[in-house]
This record gives sequence, structure tokens and C-alpha cells, in this order.
Amino acid sequence: MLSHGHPKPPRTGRPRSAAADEAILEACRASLVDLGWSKLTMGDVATRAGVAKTTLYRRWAGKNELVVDAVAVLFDELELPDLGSLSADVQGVVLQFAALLDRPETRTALMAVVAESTRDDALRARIRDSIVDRQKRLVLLGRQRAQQRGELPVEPDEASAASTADLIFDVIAGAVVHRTLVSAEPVDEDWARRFTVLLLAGLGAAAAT
Amino acid sequence: MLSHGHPKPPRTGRPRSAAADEAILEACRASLVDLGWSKLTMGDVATRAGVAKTTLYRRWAGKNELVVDAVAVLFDELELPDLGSLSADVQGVVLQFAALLDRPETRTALMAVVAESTRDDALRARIRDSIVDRQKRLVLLGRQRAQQRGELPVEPDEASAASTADLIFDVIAGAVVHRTLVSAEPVDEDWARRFTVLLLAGLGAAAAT
DNA sequence: TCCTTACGCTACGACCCGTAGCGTAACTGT
DNA sequence: ACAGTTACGCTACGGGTCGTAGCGTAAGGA
Repeated sequence: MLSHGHPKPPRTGRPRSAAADEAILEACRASLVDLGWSKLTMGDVATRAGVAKTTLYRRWAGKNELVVDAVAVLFDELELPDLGSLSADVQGVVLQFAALLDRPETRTALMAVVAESTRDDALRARIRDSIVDRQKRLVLLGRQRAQQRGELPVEPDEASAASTADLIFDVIAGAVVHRTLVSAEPVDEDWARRFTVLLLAGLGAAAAT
Repeated sequence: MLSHGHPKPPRTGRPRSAAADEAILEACRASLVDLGWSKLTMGDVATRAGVAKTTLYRRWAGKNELVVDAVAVLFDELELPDLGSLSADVQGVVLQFAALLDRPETRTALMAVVAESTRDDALRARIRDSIVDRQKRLVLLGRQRAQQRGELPVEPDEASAASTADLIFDVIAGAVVHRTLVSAEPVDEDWARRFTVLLLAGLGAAAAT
């Protein structure tokens, strides 16, 4: 879904082509694979999608916004499979996130749009809404399940619970991204297992404090 | 030092101006602050540095390589102060790294060049040599000190020791970068303390495995 | 002094940007 | 059926950046 709170879908005139929307996003992802972020151009995406360049500019302000929407849908497939234990759940989501970062579209696009967002608050908000929150949801859901299983205590203080979740989220997402894109080494089962052991042990200690 | 193993410094002819080198890198950092990564141009850097645009291209292949070198020197100031305990050392290096990421030059440049490096192996090697290894050095030094203090056991297996160090490095650097640039929330003393508690407890558990 | 390399400067073709203008297509209300 | 409204495709354009070539000059070394 790319509805970002469109205030006015006008009730008259020719409606926008939903097929064109999907064709453009698909063409954008293909262009990311072939050309990468830096060499991707609006004209190329338009040509691949079979639409006019002006059509792109009627829907997106520029390259940044278009790529965020094109990549965001890939994060929809992130699910938290209930594997029976917190350890297995964490390991599963780590491997799932790593698999997403293995795709050439996300590799080249994710860091680039985050870099752009350091000077563009609206872009950062768009990334947060359509990408980051989708990941953070998994952390919150995973904690909830662990609490139901009795693996984690139910924190009474709501504010501290939220900041702990933020901490966990930054550690998980940050470590996987750094391992994949900076260290450029694979996130395999062995790494995921070692990381999960470290994280859960740390979680227990942090809760005791 | 920006010597990247220059194979042949020619022994004849007019030597390159070292003053121009420094002026260009300084101009590049200033341009990053004012314009950000995406709007930074080679022409603008040349004008600020008071040199001709062709002089830039004689030394750097393009914007990516220039910015890496311009930002790399900022990572020279990273030090591991001996604060007496592993906990204090980790906390100190986290805050130091966060302070570096608070600078507008690094905020806008670091993620951008990493994004570019996903499609450019030579660029990734340059980043590794001049930036990543400078950070990783702190992790190795910190572990060495902790082992001398008896806070960490000396691992007999060299391979597993290396991969553990890699894991720690990705967790620390990844979490700080993600917190700062993706979550866009400050790495203050409280966050650093909570993160350190989590990391060290996890480290102990990982060593026991 | 000659040779070699670096530098500043200008100019250039190529590419991409983002927009304006226009004719046409699609859908809506009367 | 018809007029009103919006989307679309297409062309063209000024503006900007890229990366390079060419030339004359400056700064060292044999």
C-alpha cells in the first residue's frame, strides 16, 4: 500500500492508472538491479515502465521518494514465524532480514536513501513510515510472544519498555546491516546463532538491572 | 595519511602540491557541510579549494574516492582511552563514535559512500582500509586490555577469536550507526550505558558457549 | 639548459534534470 | 449525448554537472 494519507482523491476527471503505478515501481526495482542507485535516472525508469517521464513527476517528487516506495513493498514480506521460542524467533527474523539485504535492489537503495534522509526530514518520515516501522513491528511482536511464553518478564514501566525495544531494534537491525553492507560478509546460520546468543543473554542482564 | 600504496612517485618533473591536497580535502568537508552529499559537485570543491577542476581529477577518480579520503582523516581522532574497566572503555568508544557521527560531514557522507561501495569493490576496499579498519582497531585493542585486566578470557582458538571480534564490531558500530542515522535519536550517556550492559552480558554468555 | 611533470584555464559534447505546452484519452455529472 | 475535469504521452527547452582535451605556463630534476 502506498497510500500516504492522500488528502483528496478527486472525484472527477480521469483516474490515475493503478497499472502504471505498479509498472513504474517494478521498473524502478529492475533499474536498481541493473544500474544501481547512482546511475538510476528518472528517464530510464519511465522508459522501462512504458510511461512518459512526466507521469513519474506527477506522482513522486523525485528519485528519492520513488525509490523508497519501490523498495518498501519488499519489506511487506517480512513476517515473524512463530518458531516456538524467543531464540528461534530472533534467529529467524535475523536471517529473513539478511535475505532481504542480499537482494541487489535493497543493497544499493537502502543506505542511499538513508544517507539522503539526513538532510531531508520529509524523506526520513517516509522511510520511517514505510520501511523502519515495518521492521520494528517484528520486534514488538516478538517481545509480546516471548512474554506470553514466560520467556520475558512483563515490564511495568511503559516508557522504559519502549526504550528497551528501541535499543533491541537498533542492535538487531544495525548489526545485520553493518555485517552485510559494511563488513560485506554473509549473515549465515552460524553468525545468526552467535548473534542471538549474545543478544538474548544481554537482554536478560538488561532486564535484571 | 592518504598514502594508498602509490606504486610510483615519479622522481622527475614538478611535484604535486601537498598544500593543494589539504586544501581540496578541507574544501570537500566544507562542501559536505553546506551542500550535503547529493549536491556536492567536483566543480564546487575545486572553486572552494582555489584549484582547477582538472587538478581534482588528476588525483581522484571521482566524487566517491574524494569524499572517502576527506572523511577518513576524521576517524584518526578516534582513540581508546584507558578508563580502567572494559565497561567504561566500551561506553567511551561508543560515545566517541557517536560524536563523530554527529558531525554533519560524516552524517551525510558515511552512508552514501557505503551505498556506492555495494557496486564498486575498489571503493569498498578503500573504505575498509581508511575508515573501517580504524574503528575495528579499537575493538581489538579493547579486548586485549580487558584480557590483561582479567575481565575476558584469552581465547585459545584464533579463528573463533577473530570471528567473535567481528561480531562485536558489527554489533557496536551497527547499533550506533542505526540509532544515529536511521532511528535519528541521540546516543547519550544513558543509551550508551544501557547498550554497554547488554553487550557485556552477552559477551560473557557467548564466551561460555 | 633541457626534460619531465603539475597546474590553471578554456572549451567542449554528453547526459540528466525538472518543467512547460499541447493534443488526446478516460471518467463523471447532468 | 455533452460538457467539464483530470490523467497521459510527447516534444522541446534552459540549466546544470560530468569528464576530458588542448594549450600555455610553473616548478622541480639530470
